[in-house]
Amino acid sequence: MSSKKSSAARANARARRKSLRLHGTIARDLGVLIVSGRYKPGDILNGEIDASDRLQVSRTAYREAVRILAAKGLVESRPKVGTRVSPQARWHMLDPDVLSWIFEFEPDDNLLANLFELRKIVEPEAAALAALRRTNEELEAMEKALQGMAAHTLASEAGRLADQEFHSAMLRASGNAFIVSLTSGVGAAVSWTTIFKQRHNPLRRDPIPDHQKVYEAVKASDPKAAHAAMLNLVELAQLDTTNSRKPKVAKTATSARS
Amino acid sequence: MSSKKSSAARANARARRKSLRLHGTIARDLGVLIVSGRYKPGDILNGEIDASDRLQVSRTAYREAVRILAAKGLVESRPKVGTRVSPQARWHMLDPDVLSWIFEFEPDDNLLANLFELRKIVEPEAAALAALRRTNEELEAMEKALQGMAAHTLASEAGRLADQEFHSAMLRASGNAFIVSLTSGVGAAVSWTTIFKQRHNPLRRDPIPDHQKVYEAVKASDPKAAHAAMLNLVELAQLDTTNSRKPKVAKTATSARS
DNA sequence: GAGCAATATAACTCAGACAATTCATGGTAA
DNA sequence: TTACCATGAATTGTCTGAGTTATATTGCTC
Repeated sequence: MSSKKSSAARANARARRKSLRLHGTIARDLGVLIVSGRYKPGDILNGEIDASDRLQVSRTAYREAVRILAAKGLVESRPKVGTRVSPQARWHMLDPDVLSWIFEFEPDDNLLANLFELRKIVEPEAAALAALRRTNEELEAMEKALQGMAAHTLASEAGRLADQEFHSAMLRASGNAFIVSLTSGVGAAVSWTTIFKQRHNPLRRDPIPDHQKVYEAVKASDPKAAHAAMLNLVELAQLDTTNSRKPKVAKTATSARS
Repeated sequence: MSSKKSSAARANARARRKSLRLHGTIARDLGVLIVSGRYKPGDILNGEIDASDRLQVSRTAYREAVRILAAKGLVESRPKVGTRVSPQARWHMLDPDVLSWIFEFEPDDNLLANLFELRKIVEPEAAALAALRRTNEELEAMEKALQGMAAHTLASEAGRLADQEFHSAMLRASGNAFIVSLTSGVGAAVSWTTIFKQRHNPLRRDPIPDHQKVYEAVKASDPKAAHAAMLNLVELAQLDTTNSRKPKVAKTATSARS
């Protein structure tokens, strides 16, 4: 009876996503529910027939969504018991999708601090490695990206792309596939989810000089300087992010007990 | 006509895996083919009907396997073009499954070095954080695990479990969910895939003293000592791994051209 | 009370059809 | 010639409904 309505609802639901397939949107929705705590570790999701009924989708689509979540460590499903939300320790917290789901809903302050803590550990070391191993080709890519950042401002899409490319080239220069995977995924997820938050905060320092320092240290094959410059860059990013998140609660000291 | 035979083949194929489902074994097999280079980035996998035909499985099972691989960044599929192997930069190299697939077949020497490079960056810092933030409860867990390692040797299953528990408790004490996810996944995947390699190498140093040092530094809330002790531990692990990998080709210089 | 067999329940797998997406081709107009 | 637009074809995406398999629970036996 409601076939027309449900069909329209499905089309609508898909339209508001970028270009994800149906199973992708379901995985994303369930993933957000899990990482946001709406479903808690140990909880058992509804059965396949039940869940696919409610979502008005076929069991196929729902199952493929569950496979995606299982591949990211968020759930585990077994016959006779069902699909259970895994303990947080098993989640692949650094998976780019999981990361974006975490920071999409309520970027928990503590988690945000933890993430920057990790970045401050890894990225400076990556810069130091890049200073030791960079090739001329990667150096040129960094320089070109730097010019791109200068030409277009960071407020434009092209400018942000140049920024991404700068960091990407730097990571490539580190010559470590695992560091590349880790940092690029983290950086992309964080920047993606923080763009819209910073729209309302047009007050931004000029990022060029800080990037320039990293570039010059890498060019000079000076790992210590590269380490310091990169650490500074990450700390500035953290400042920008936290400032944009709580612009006025800074003075209320009582709220910072925890 | 070959229904009986194919059925037996399927049962056999499933039996040699641990407890993975059909889609899990397919994902694993395809994943190994990809990370080992048999399928190269840019390559397009056979169509779903074709591939599921060859593997003697339904399209459903094959598709769920592809979803798993896509969730780990190994492939990307679009209508009309097919399922294409993603460039290595998009792979989720730190996903525990991807990691185990990488080191299952031919643990490329360079990659192995890269992985230990990352561990030497992160794990000592994690130990330092643990020294600052550990609770008494986590301290007790570490101590109990240490006793377990002493009671059973590392050659036994119980001993290895105690070792895992020691590192797990240490990571929990670091209080950083991202570091926990990163390091536990890496450590588990590496130890899992290197166990059988070290079976033939019974020559193992006593690991207790080195672990003891980490424990005492964390107990004393001494981050610098914890950092040093943990770095030492990782370096020893690297030594053990590389030694067990090439125990006798060291002298035959000609075989190391490549 | 401990161990073992039957059972029920969930995920798992299969088969076949239809729909949606997107690249490629060719035709048309500027 | 070039740019643009409809058309077609190939592939993944989605749906339906059925049967199979694994496993926690229950109940029985010893």
